Amino acid sequence: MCHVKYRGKAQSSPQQQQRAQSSSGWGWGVGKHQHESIISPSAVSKSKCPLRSWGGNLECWMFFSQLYPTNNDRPMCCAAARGVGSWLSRSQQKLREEGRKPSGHADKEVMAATVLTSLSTSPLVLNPSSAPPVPEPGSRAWKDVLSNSYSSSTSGNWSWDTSDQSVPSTPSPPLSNDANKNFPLLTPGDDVNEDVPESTHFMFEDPIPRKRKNSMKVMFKCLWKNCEKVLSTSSGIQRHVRTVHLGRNTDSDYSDGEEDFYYSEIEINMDSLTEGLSSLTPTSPTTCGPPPVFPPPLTAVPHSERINMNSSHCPTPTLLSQSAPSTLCHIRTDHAYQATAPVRIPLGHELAGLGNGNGTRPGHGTGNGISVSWQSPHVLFKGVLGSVIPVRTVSIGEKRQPAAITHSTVIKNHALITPAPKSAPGTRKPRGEAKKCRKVYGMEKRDMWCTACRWKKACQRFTD
DNA sequence: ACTGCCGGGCA
DNA sequence: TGCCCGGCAGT
Repeated sequence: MCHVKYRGKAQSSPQQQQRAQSSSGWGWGVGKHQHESIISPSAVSKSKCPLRSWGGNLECWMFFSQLYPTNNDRPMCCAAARGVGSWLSRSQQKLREEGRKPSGHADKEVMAATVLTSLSTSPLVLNPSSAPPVPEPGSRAWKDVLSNSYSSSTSGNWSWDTSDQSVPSTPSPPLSNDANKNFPLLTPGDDVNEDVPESTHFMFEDPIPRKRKNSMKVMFKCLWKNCEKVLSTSSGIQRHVRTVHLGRNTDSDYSDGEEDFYYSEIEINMDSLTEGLSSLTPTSPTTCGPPPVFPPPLTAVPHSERINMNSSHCPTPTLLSQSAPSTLCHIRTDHAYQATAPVRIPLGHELAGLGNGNGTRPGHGTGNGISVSWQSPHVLFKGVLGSVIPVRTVSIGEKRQPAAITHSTVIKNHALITPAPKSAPGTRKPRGEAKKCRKVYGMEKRDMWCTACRWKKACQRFTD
């Protein structure tokens, strides 16, 4: 199962971080002391682990250098963690059902679950809007969760180095006295389905139906590639996935929950639909372009993702609908590891990347640095298309969804997001590469320039 | 800072 | 129309 391995002190220099990120495996860390954890690809049931969406071979990187320095950073991690936690919780349950106590690798798996689910259940994520910055306790409590739970139960491979005081404190969620309730631990033997705070219940079970306005219609959309089946019930969509895509027996009630990854819950604002968004149909539920393509099994999308049709969640719907034909807008996702855009973490906030699964540095590339943002009811996502800060870039799912962010998309985003130049763009002639009179003759021989050059016009002698 | 050149003013 | 130059944008 999951081999959680401490691989030594983390890389403090960018070069070291770079080297580390270019290796395989996945890991996480705190502050300057990053710890790597490796999930053995061969040992993990790929068909169950949501991490497969990061590359199928589970070679993905998570570096949480400063845990959740900002609200904006958290959902990525949390979402991923939540997916893992859900999966691991199932694994636990299966172990119990089989009458076995998790131990050894399984124990480490549970530890991983604790780490990840703790991430995912942070109160800030659950309710970031009510989270004024309070120094320190967030990460500390997080570490406490870990140390209290597993510092003594692991075989020395695992540790949290909390001694490093150089890690700057960052805004953290307010933790009430019962903060631990918001950090449900997956400890061996616990029944993950019992006494789970309601706020975290949705992690492990089907989403609790939330109070919605009457105008919000919840539908369930199949995310299997080229399948846009939309059904009104989760059971229906599960049955659809199970029978149509997973090839399982219709009559069998057996379900291991894998169907969850292949559909998403979408909210359709009936008011908006009737007020002029009639072009939006349940089969194309986002206003941001075509639905994301999730080629299974590499791209498993847990069901708790919700694509929100309510345009009020998108601050600039027109712009985003044109510029981000993916899941950038209107998607309220609890499993953002399927997000399509690299996310630039604000400077000073060392949440480094979730790797792209092939061992390359996440986000290394175009340097366009186009900032985008999208909002969910839980959190405002901010990111960058064409990341520019490799170490501080989260590049999630880009390998899995290469079509989501295309070059043309980036161009379009750039044109749409960046302020329009004062003069009309495109009218200006591209700068020629040929040497001009000024270069050839120099200022001293200005009289030898062509007339145009002398007049500061486009050179007529050395044209391109 | 340097370079190319657009847009506009002036005679 | 010829000449010149401010200023923008790319390198």
